[in-house]
Amino acid sequence: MPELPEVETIVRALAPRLVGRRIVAARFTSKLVLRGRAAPPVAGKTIAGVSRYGKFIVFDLDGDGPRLLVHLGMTGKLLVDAEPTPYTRAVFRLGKGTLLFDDIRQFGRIELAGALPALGPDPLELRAGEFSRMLRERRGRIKPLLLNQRFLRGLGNIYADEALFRARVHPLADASRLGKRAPELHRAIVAVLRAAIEKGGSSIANYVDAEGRRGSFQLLHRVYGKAGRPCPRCGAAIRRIVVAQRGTHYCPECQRT
DNA sequence: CTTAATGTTCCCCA
DNA sequence: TTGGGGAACATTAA
Repeated sequence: MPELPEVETIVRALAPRLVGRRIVAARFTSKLVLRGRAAPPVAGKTIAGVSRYGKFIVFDLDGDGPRLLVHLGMTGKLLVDAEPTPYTRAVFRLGKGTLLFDDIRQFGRIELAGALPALGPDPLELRAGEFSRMLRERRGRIKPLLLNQRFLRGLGNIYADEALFRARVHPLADASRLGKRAPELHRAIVAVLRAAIEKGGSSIANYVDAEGRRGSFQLLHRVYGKAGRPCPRCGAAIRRIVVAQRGTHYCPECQRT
């Protein structure tokens, strides 16, 4: 469910409701969320901050200790003051209210970490020149690279396709040979992410924010999920191929390798 | 029954 | 060492 805009939307909803609140007790109702690790001892800690790191939601806890990292995987949700469901995998009882982690497919995970994982820069904090330089020293195709979190943190399948369309770059184009389209791709990435955040993210099937609200950016998708429909720019049929095992949508006329 | 789904990781091969 | 391809993980919906 969650790429950068969705996670950002969730964090913005969580922060004002959780910062300063104490975790009275934590219960993990599926071992899969913990990925084989012990349950993080967070009871008694106060939430000092909530932020986003790529697609991770980061909870700063009081003291200087490790932080709680939540990755939503494909269908994870963090919900404030919601009723448990059959897919509730963790429950944080707070001084006032509760925080639930729901996850149908259970690709999500929760862990206590002393350090953040080593990921690439956040696209919203990156300058075009730096992005172009990063591309030049890479081999391979652009789409898998945009999905690689160690290259850039936060982009996922929807926004990679949408940004490539806006920059007129074919998903199989050589990353190192975009030339002047490299800064254009950077601009497209930033524009699409900002627009999506403004709309509260894209709700395709599962995504809702911490208060259960759906986003509306899916209404503005130009190629993602539009196979066979006319390109909004030139009218050619949008094509769907598989790249890096992900459905990849693009206009065969507008987007060049 | 088959396919695809907003993600990541691991393994094998070149 | 890097990148590509495929499988795996777990579950639902079309």
